[in-house]
Amino acid sequence: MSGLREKQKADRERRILQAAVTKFRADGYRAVRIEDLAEIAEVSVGTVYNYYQTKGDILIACVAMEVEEVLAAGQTIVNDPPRGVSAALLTLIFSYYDHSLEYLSKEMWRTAMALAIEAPGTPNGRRYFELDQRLAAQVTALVTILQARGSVQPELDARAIGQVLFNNLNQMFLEFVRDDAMTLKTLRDQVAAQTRPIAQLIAVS
Amino acid sequence: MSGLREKQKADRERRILQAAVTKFRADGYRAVRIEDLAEIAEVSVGTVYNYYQTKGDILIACVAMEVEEVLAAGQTIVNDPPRGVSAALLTLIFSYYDHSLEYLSKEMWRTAMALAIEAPGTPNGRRYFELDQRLAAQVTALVTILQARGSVQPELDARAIGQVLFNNLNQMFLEFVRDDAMTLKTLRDQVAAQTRPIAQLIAVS
DNA sequence: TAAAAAAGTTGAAGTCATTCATCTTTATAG
DNA sequence: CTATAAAGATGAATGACTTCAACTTTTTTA
Repeated sequence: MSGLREKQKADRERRILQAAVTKFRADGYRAVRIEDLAEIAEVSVGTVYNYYQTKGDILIACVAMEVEEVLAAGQTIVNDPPRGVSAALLTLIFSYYDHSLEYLSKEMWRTAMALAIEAPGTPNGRRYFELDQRLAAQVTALVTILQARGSVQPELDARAIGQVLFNNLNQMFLEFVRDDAMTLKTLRDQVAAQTRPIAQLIAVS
Repeated sequence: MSGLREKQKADRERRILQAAVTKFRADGYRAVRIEDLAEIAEVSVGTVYNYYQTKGDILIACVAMEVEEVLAAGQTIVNDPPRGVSAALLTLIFSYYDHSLEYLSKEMWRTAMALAIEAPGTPNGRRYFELDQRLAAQVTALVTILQARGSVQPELDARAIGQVLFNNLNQMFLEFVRDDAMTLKTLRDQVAAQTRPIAQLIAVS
């Protein structure tokens, strides 16, 4: 019976992650000590470190779950985007934004972003970066589809435009999570004001 | 004689900052302990904390010096930009990039960026953010000038375009400092590839 | 100039992430 | 079933940032 150990391991990892998602949101990432998570998950401090390399690692795991959902939701939009370049782009972008705070607080987001920047060589950093790239690829895919559909000028470099649009939405999201007072509506309005002119410029006249 | 204390204070602050710039670059931000800086600056650990709120604060002060120089250099370009929308934008952007590693290492940049994101409410974070905004404003100013000059379509929202361009160059710079292997040339090439299409789209045909 | 007040310095103590040698549990072999 | 090996859990110890109560130096007052 070699399944017992595996099952226990999976169970412990799940308990630690569950404790983290709940406690990080409730008390804030910084205020939560590894010891707290260990206690909730009913393991020792050392065991937490057997499953996650650092405290930041645990956070990235939380964020990754959320981003996977965002990517899935985005894919359905890319598969059948609304008519109109502006509408298509903004529908995708807003779907990202609207999902973003479902399980994560602003503090969790900005801490995760900071970690990914600060320690790019760690598994943490690489994983977050990879998720970013998949989001950027999704925006690019949308531009490509709009191009194939004849809505976007054919001679444009879809990859370059996709990157610029993603970089903009990402940076604006960063501003959003950086400011606790900023509402989702403000974020949407600002990004719309920035994205629409670009959309009009790349659209087939 | 009330000047002695002031002079001593200014001197101590200067010594601490000087120690930081040198040591952070030489040994890496993380590897440097406050105790090391205190020793070099010939003060105690506690005194370091009388001048700077946190270790990150010291780093932001280093970065701020550099960004002030970058802004000054950028201003001369905005005052008399080259002919051509692409050329003008890329000259400004490249001047930012080319100055960036003069006094700061990539590790210092990414740590500073991470700090500014993580702790937006601190003097640190606000100061970095303000510098970011001034850079963005400079890009916007350039777009406005190109518009006044008749090189850029007059009906476009210069602020929105400026923001998008800045957000893109900023995000790409982040990718640059995140990857120790990435060269300045690669950064320039990639940003050029992204900025040129936008430049052509906004230019008066 | 001498005493009192103000300002600033100091470094030991506190806190928390992280590590590692030891111990416990599970799996395997005889 | 027992003994051996492997895997994993444990928590005390470590190291670095940060704080703070006591101490020094400088300034002001008389």
